[in-house]
This record gives sequence, C-alpha cells and structure tokens, in this order.
Amino acid sequence: MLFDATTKDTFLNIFEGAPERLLRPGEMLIHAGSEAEQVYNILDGTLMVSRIGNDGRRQVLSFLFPDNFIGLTTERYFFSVQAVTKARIVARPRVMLEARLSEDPEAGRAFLNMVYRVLENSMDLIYSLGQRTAVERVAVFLLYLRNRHRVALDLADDSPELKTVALPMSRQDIADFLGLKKETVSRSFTQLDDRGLISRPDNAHAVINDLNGLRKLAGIQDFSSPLRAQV
Amino acid sequence: MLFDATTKDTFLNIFEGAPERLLRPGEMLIHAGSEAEQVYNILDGTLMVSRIGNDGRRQVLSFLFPDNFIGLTTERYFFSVQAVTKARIVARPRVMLEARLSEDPEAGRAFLNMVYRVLENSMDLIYSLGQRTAVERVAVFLLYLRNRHRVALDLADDSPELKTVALPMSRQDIADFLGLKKETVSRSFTQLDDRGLISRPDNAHAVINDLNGLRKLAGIQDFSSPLRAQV
DNA sequence: CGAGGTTTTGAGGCGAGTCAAGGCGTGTGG
DNA sequence: CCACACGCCTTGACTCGCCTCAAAACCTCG
Repeated sequence: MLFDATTKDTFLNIFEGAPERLLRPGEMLIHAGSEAEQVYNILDGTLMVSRIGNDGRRQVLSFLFPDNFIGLTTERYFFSVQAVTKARIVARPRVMLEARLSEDPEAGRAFLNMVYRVLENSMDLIYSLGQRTAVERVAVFLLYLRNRHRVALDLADDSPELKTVALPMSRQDIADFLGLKKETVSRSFTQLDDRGLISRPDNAHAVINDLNGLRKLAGIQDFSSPLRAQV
Repeated sequence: MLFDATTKDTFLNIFEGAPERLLRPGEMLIHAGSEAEQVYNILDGTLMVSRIGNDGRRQVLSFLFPDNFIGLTTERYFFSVQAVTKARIVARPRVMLEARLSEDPEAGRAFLNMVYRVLENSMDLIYSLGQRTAVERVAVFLLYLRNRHRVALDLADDSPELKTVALPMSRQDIADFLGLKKETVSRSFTQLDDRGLISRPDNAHAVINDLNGLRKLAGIQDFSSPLRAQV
C-alpha cells in the first residue's frame, strides 16, 4: 500500500483542473534517477513502483491505484514508476505542491499522514519479505489488494463486493513484489486453492472463500498493534 | 538507515535543553501499539526498531545511532524501539514537534526530507530482502553501517577511520534485520573473510580490506540512480 | 484457427534452515 | 590471578523450501 493517499487528503486539491495524461500498459512514467519536477495523482488504472539492480534483478516496491499520489522524494526519483494497465493520471509541478504544503499547515499535516501510511506499508512489506514463507506472502498479498479495494471504495469489511479481488498485474510482477519466482507464486496460488481458501475463476481474479483462514495464515492481527485490526 | 536525521536538521532544535533519559542494553523504549505522545532524539548509543509477529517471528526494521530521530508516526507507534547498547536520549512531547513544524515551513521541509531519507532506506532494505543472497545482504549491511558512521562523523569516503566498522548488535539482531538465521549470518561473515574482503579482530568489529570488492558484491551503484553514488 | 505469450505443473538441484556440538570471550568467585 | 561457568558465536551434518530448467496447458488476439 505504498504511496497511497486515501480519504481524499486535503493537499490533493492541487490536482483540481490539472492536465491529464494517458498511459498505455507497460509505459514508463518515471525513470529512477530522473529529476522530480512533476508530481502525479492517479485517476484510473494500476501502476507499479520498482527498483532495478544493474544485474537486472527487479524489486517491485508497491502497486498504485486510483487516488494514490506519486512524488515522494526531493530533487530526484530513486525509483521507477510504470503503468501496469491502461491508466489516467494528472500532473502538477512539484513546486506547486511545495507551495501548498508550506502555506497551509493543514495540507502539510495531511501530506505527512499520507507519508506515514506509506512508511507503515513499507514496513509490512519488509516483514513479509524477511519473515514469511511463500504461501504466507501470497496470502497477505491478496488481503492487501482486498484492503486497497476496500478503502478506495470506502466499503465495509464484510461487503460482498470484496469477495473477488482483481489481479491486473502478471505473475512475474507479483513475484518481483514478493521476492519470489513466478513459478513459486503460481504454486502458492494453487496451494491456497487446494486448501479451499480461494478459488480462481481466471488468471486475473481470485475469489476469497475463507477470509478468516487467509487471515490466520497471513498472521494478520500481528504486531501486537490495535491499529492493524484488519487488513 | 531508517529514521535518521543527518546534517543536524533544523527541526532538531526542539530537543535543545530537553530532559535526558538513560537506557540499559535491551531496555524497551517504545512498545508497538502504544500512544505516540513523545518523540525522541538519540545522543549516544545504538537502538533498534522492530516488529514482532504474534508467533514470535521478529523483523528488525532499522538500527538507530546518535542524532537519529524517533517518532515517525501519528497517534500510535506501529513498531517497537529497544536499546541495543547503553544509550542516552532526549525526549519532547510530540505536540511540541507538531507546533514547530506548522509554524516554521523551513523546519517542515527539513523534517520531510528526513522522512524521505527514511523511506529511501526502507526501499534499500526491501530490495535486499527481496533480491539479494545471504552473503550479499551481509555485505550491504557492512557498507550500510560504514555509511552511517561516515555521515554521523561527517568524514570523507576514503577516511581511514572507516576501515573498521563496529558491530554493537548481536548476530541474532543482524539475522532478524536481514531476514536470515544467525548461523547463516555467521557463515556469511566467514565467507567474506575467506574471500579476503574483510577481517574480524573480534566479534564486535569488522575490518574492510577490500572496499571495492565489497561494493561490487553488494551491487551498490545500482538502481541506475546518480543519487546513490556510494554507500 | 493458429501463433505467441503467459501460467501451470513436473523433476531435480541448491542455498539457506535446522539441530547439535564445539570454541571462544567475558565475568565471577575462589 | 586463575578456574570455571555462561552466553554467544562458529562450524558441521543433514533437511527442506524455493529455485531452475523444461514441458504442457491455457489465453488472447490477429
């Protein structure tokens, strides 16, 4: 859930009336190392934040969805951003954001809260990569997507709309996010299916049959933190 | 390098004249889930940020050193902080920080920059955990400590003081940081030693004999980003 | 309907984990 | 000042989970 900005944060109003841009699937929006002159907000579609080593290894840092903010850096981007699906975004010069943040303490606070959420999510990912097994990682991944969907549409936790989670990204993308190989991701899905926790109508969707079972497997309600009541 | 605040950031002046507190090795400063009423700055010693699953698995998120800031959250802490060595810290109410940040845009900017550095470092860790092998992780870990030392003392990259890096934390702590088991950490150190990259005068120190070799192994100068010229 | 790409499944290998023993360093008490 | 005990680190032998390489199944789209 890196880089998100839920509940229509105040600072997002800088994007009102901003110029739109369309991205085709796979199109690069930001190359790591480039100057961070623009910041963006997503209107529609799924994007992907990643970092690529010079030997070709790729780590996906986050998936981005509508209303997510892109631009968490100063000067230069230290990550790349790429469209997963066809996407629609709006752009503003970074200076406009900065002006807004320093003139309005309320916007500054909202922005900082958004950054804290990003940080917390990156810690969740660190925990997954460092401590969880392959199946567990895939289980939390599904819950993570479910939760993204939930907050984006502002739904109740038991809303029937959340039974199905969309998987717009490839197995390779998921693998690079979870620190696994695509074959292992595939096998883990199969295993969750065999255990009766999910079913798969097609490659781009997973249906959650046993939410509590998934949560138990994922070890959610962890971290002895009342904050993270559910994911 | 999570949670650091190098180059004496402006906002740190809230800690001038703040009450000191001493921590014994192993002492808890923050329990995950507790209210974030205070923020801290480290004067002396090494601390450790971690998250613990309810099955006992522990992920160390970051090590903290003098001048590092502690308190990146709103409301409640979603991580624990614990002393590694004997440590001296100063504390201020979080509201004092918030007042400072909203009244002085310059402090706000400095604070945000610090948070961006923390984010960038957590991405480095994510890359390590997701993509690197055991020896590679240990190699970057040594370079990471070296760099912490370098910025803390404001030394040149080739300063002879940086030949030796201190390892105040246990092998278990390192293992939980790098997503490995302590035996694997130990074997990786041995391997770096055998390859002639480092030598180990004692358990709490490593001497870097071949900096370029270590960097090459770590795949630093990665991410096609001019920013990260060296670590 | 066929071609190319993606996903799944299978067989075998390897890197890191597990379990266990031995070494080393530190601190304490004789 | 030495002896011993305790905790931590290292090393060894073996296991297992994920990776690698390869083939088959499935989708998508011309």
